Amino acid sequence: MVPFRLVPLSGVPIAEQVAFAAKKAIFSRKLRPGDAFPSVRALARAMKIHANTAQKVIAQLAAEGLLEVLPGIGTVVARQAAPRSGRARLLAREVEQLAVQAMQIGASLEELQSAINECWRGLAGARSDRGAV
Amino acid sequence: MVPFRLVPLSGVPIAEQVAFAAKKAIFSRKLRPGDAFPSVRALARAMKIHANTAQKVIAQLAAEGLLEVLPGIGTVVARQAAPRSGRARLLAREVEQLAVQAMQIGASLEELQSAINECWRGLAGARSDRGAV
DNA sequence: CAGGTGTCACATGTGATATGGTACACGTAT
DNA sequence: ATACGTGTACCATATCACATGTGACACCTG
Repeated sequence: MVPFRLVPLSGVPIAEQVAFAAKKAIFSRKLRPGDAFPSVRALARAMKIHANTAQKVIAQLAAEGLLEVLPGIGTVVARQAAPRSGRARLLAREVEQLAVQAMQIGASLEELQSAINECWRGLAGARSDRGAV
Repeated sequence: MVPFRLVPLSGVPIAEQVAFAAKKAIFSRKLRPGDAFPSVRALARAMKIHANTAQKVIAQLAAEGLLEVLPGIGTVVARQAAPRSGRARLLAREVEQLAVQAMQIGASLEELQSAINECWRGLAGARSDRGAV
C-alpha cells in the first residue's frame, strides 16, 4: 500500500500534490532509502489518477534525486545527495511568501517560528516508527 | 510611482504576482494606511498589464481587507483588521511546504529559522524609511 | 517467451489566465 | 451641467497548463 493519501485540493495540480505527499513520506522516513517506490501503474491505480500523471510524478522526483530509477526493474528511494552550497538562497521565495501571509493574518514572528518548529518536529520526529499515523 | 516592480516569473499568474508585491509594499509600510493605491488603469499602465487584470488584483486585495474602496473616488490602503482567532491553523499548508523544501535542500531547522528571521526583519524593519530601496 | 518496469509520443478535452473591448454608476472638479 | 476619473461588470477571444486517453518502445526478470 502507498504510504500517503491524496485529498483533491483546488488550484494545485494533482501531480504536484502527489509528489509533495511522496516527499513528506520520504523525509519522515515512512519510505526509507532502498525501499521500493510504487510503480507508475500501481501508483496510478492507488491514487486514482492517470498513468501518465503518475509517470510525471516519478520523473520529477527522480529528477530531484529523491528516487533512483532502475531501468526495467522499478524505482527505489534514493539516499539523499550531499546538499549543495548556498542553499538558503533557494528558500527565499517560499520564506518571503510565508512571512507575508503570516503578517496578513496577524501572526507574530514567535508564532511563526513556533509553527515551523512544530511542523519540523512532526516530520522529523516520525523517524523509526513505521506504522504510526 | 508604484512602490513595487514585477519580474515575469513563469508558472505564477500575473495577478497573483502583482497582488503579492502589493502586499509586501503594504506590510513593509512602503504603503501606509490611508495612502492612495494606484487606480485600476494607472496600475495597469505601470505594470504593463491589462486593466482587467489590474482590476482583479485590486478586487482581491479589497476582498482580503487590505484595501478600502471608496466608490467613485479611488482605493486607499486600509488599516489592518483585527486578526481572527485560530490563525496558526491557516499557515499549516505553507509551513509544511516550506519545511519539506528546506529538508530537501539539506537545510537544518536552525538555518530555516534564521532565514525566516532575516526575511521578517527585512520586511518589518523598513518601517518608517520611505525612500529606501 | 510472457509479464513487469520506466519512458516517450501523440491526441483530446477542460479549466484557468490574460488580453481586448465596451458599458455603466458613482464622485469630483470645472 | 459637463467632463473626467474612479471601480465594476459584462462579453469575446486566444493561449497555456493540466489531466486524461491511447498506443508504442526498450529494458529486465521469471
